[in-house]
Amino acid sequence: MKTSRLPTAIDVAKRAGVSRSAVSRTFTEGASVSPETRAKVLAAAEDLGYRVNFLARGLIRQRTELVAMVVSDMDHSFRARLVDLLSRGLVNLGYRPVLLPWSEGDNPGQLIDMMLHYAVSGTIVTSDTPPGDIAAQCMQHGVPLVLVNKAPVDSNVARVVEDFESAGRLAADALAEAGCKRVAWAGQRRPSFTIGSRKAVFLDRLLDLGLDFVGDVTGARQNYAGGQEAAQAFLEHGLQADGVHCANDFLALGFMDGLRAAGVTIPGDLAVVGSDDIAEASWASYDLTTIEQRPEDLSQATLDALVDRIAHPAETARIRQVGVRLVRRGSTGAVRVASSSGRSRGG
Amino acid sequence: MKTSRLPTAIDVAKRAGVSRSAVSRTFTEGASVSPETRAKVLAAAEDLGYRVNFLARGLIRQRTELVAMVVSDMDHSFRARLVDLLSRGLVNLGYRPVLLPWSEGDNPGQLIDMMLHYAVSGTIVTSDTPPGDIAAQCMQHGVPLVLVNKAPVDSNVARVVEDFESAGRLAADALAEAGCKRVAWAGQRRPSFTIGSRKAVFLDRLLDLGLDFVGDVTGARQNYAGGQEAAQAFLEHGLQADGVHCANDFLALGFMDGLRAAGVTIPGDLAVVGSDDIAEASWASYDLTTIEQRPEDLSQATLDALVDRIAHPAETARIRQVGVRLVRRGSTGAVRVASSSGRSRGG
DNA sequence: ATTGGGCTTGCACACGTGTGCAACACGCCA
DNA sequence: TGGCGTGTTGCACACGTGTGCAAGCCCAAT
Repeated sequence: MKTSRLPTAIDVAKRAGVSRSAVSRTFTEGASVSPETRAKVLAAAEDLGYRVNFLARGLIRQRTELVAMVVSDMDHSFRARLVDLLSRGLVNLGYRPVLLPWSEGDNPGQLIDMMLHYAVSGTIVTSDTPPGDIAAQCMQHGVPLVLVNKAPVDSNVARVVEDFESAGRLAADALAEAGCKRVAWAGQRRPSFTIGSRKAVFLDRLLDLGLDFVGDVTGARQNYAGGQEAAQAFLEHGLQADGVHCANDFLALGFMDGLRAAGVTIPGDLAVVGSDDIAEASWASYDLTTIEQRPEDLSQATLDALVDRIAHPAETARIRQVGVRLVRRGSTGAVRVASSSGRSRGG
Repeated sequence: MKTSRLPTAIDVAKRAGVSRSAVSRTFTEGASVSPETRAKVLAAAEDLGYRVNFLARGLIRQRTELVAMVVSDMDHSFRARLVDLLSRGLVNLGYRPVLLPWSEGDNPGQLIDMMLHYAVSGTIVTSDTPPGDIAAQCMQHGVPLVLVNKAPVDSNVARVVEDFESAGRLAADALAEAGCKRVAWAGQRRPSFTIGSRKAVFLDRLLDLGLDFVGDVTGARQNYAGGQEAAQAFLEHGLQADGVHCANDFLALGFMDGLRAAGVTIPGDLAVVGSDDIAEASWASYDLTTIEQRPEDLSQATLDALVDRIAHPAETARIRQVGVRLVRRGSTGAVRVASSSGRSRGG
């Protein structure tokens, strides 16, 4: 039972007693074959274990069912979950996701190279920083593209973005509701597009609500370590704040741990509001109030956008907004609910 | 600047004033081309923006540079990190990882279908449960396969496994070192291969060390919620244990939170040892002693195995073992070190 | 009985590349 | 000068499929 060449359409045709065209048409969506021929072909194919060679098909059609998925920071659990959902969704649609990890400093050329090498059906970009002029390149070569949570580009490109207006507003409201008067913001020194937009709305809303903004505290990156750095800065600057909005949940958790190590109690001394609602935010040790961004919704909107883009490449691209929701938990003094029925996400 | 057909080798040949074969050979590793011809071809290719069509190449060579990556439970941060490292490594080797999410109950047929549809160079399986008879199928069709942390199969298949002997031993040693006398095990009802093996060694080692084993406490899955369920079971059974080894870190964290909510102090009343050393284990609120399994090592061993398998498909497959290490932290009463220089992983 | 239309079928070309084979050029040695 | 070996080149076939085109079939309507 060693490796022998795979059966081709010719083998199937021979066995079924029909022409090769009939085989091809049987496996082609919407082609014209009589039910009898179709049945004969399917039976023969089943017998031989025939599978269409997608390379040959792709060569002819100038398109494969591969989709490029450009991703960075996959060790962020929100991103990992999004990649998981996107890949599941793509497979269900009949596409095959090719995972292209990308970090700032990598060569963006290899991304467009891959897309053209394999004639992908489309591309999804979820990386934190946009890889070079990928939008222009995709447009030039007719590769449908969807950007997730990225800044606008001049090209005609489909985008999916968080409803950052609601996010910023809800964060400010949550702190106001917790009775805060003097508020700070914690995040990364160079905020990404989404977080920058959200912050701007947040600051505006603070004004509207009559709360004082006392300043930023930052870390190098928006992760747990960055949160600890921000906590350090918070303590060193002696910031007189009674509420903090953190750029994302990971950073918020590091921030909380950093403050607690110095004896600060949450929400006693300080209310904290995060963003994303990752699984860890609901853990009993943190019980973090946060702005939920459902990765399921983000994923679905992205898939919708991609399918739409593939079907109608010529039309002008839409922007899809994905809703957010405030999740009240202990870090703003909300009443704790029994947490044993917590989320099942997160390992 | 609308989408026009990509330049082919013929276009390049015409422009360079050589034959199409010369173009093909220029882009083929180890083919015979004179330096002058090569230079002319490369210049012309650069001018036209020529890229080899990998579909046509794959059709001829019966092989593409795609590698199937079968993954489940990507929302487990250890798995996500592994996928990240593997995909980076594959891309650096010139391969392109196709992400195939797989859950128990999915149709395993679609996996082997994909591999044959696209003539992949190889397959890596990292899913929790092995998808059907994928090993036999890959072997039959000559697809190089590497299994990561999976049970042996009868086919001749390369495997990468954690050094579970050391892992089980180190966990027992750590509890003994913490002064424990009566020890329990917390995990999932149906442990996976690695965890089952590790547990067996762990129990043996307890005997050798003269410690009492007082029983299992379990949750439905090995995640945070599963850990909380295990904690509930622990409390309800009134287990008189002073040390617990948890199947993995996520479960350990849920277990700790579940016990703490009931007033149990760690490590005062109970020492806890996890497994994996995910980023969250080092967080100040948990400070979990654990058995580190470096995803970098696991990834590298897997890539080595795959490359080896592709180069020498006929030889009998090796089993590669990846070392583990005990990381002493607060949950077993180790002295805390300043944690501000913590790991930068995890978002 | 004839005509027309709709569905099915087979032929043959096209997709873009790798590579065996023979031909050829060139330099070296006898 | 002739022969030989080494390195390069072009021709032509092969990889496995999709699909336009024309021919064929069957049935209903006139």
